Amino acid sequence: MERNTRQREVIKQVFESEARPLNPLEILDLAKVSLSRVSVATVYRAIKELIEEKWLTPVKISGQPLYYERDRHHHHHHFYCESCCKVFEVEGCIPVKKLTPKGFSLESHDILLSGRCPACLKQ
Amino acid sequence: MERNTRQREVIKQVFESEARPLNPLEILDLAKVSLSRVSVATVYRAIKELIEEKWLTPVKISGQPLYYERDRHHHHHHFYCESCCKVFEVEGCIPVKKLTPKGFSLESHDILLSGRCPACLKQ
DNA sequence: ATAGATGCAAAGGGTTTGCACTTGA
DNA sequence: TCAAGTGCAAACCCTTTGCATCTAT
Repeated sequence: MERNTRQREVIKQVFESEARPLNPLEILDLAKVSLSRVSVATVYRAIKELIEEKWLTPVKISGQPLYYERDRHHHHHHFYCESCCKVFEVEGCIPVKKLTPKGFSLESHDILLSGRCPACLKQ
Repeated sequence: MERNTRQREVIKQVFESEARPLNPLEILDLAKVSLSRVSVATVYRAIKELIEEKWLTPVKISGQPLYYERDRHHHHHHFYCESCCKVFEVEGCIPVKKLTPKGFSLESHDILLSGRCPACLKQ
């Protein structure tokens, strides 16, 4: 990312204003609000470069496309709303080490909570 | 699944003998050992029907294709080997409820441990 | 001016589907 | 026999890539 183009500016704005993990299609749709012409390719290319810059980091949600969020270098987990498919950050963690089976070497872990988000519960 | 075809017999055998979650490609490759002609389509169709019969259940591993395992109706989690990409069952669980943010309704959770399996550690 | 970034469309992977052929009961 | 099941190839969906064009510097 060596140039500040309107497209990348808008893609970054989208992350700042949504403040939650987004998948490529969500990014594209949100970017289109401010930008008449954006292509998927640009979104994917911007994601790739923003990850290299450590501005974004991928969020793996079981059974879903990859989501991306601001890379704030802190350990946390996620909540996936089964109703609107939005992903939210979850603070805190719990020790999972004791679950590791004998003979296996644990390097990392992910905890994904699923259910309904406040907005969907209100409906 | 109204008929017992050689293909489906072999696909079920593969799950019994491997005793771990498998993805469609793994199933196909393992089935080809016993069967000269098997197509991906058959594997996918068999998976779909075995899920309806509750003989299989999907295992969602973030950022990976769907895996499937015998549906034994018991709560457990998984270990993903970053080296060989094999998935293993992990017994036990830990309470995650307290992580749920205020206003959200928790319906389920997944814990994925990642690292190296015994076979890969030996190499 | 010019290398980097974009849009479009084509190409890749993994999964699904249509259709004529095969096969289990 | 004959409908269910299969293989093959085409179709899909999501992601990546090639290339001519555009644009930030």
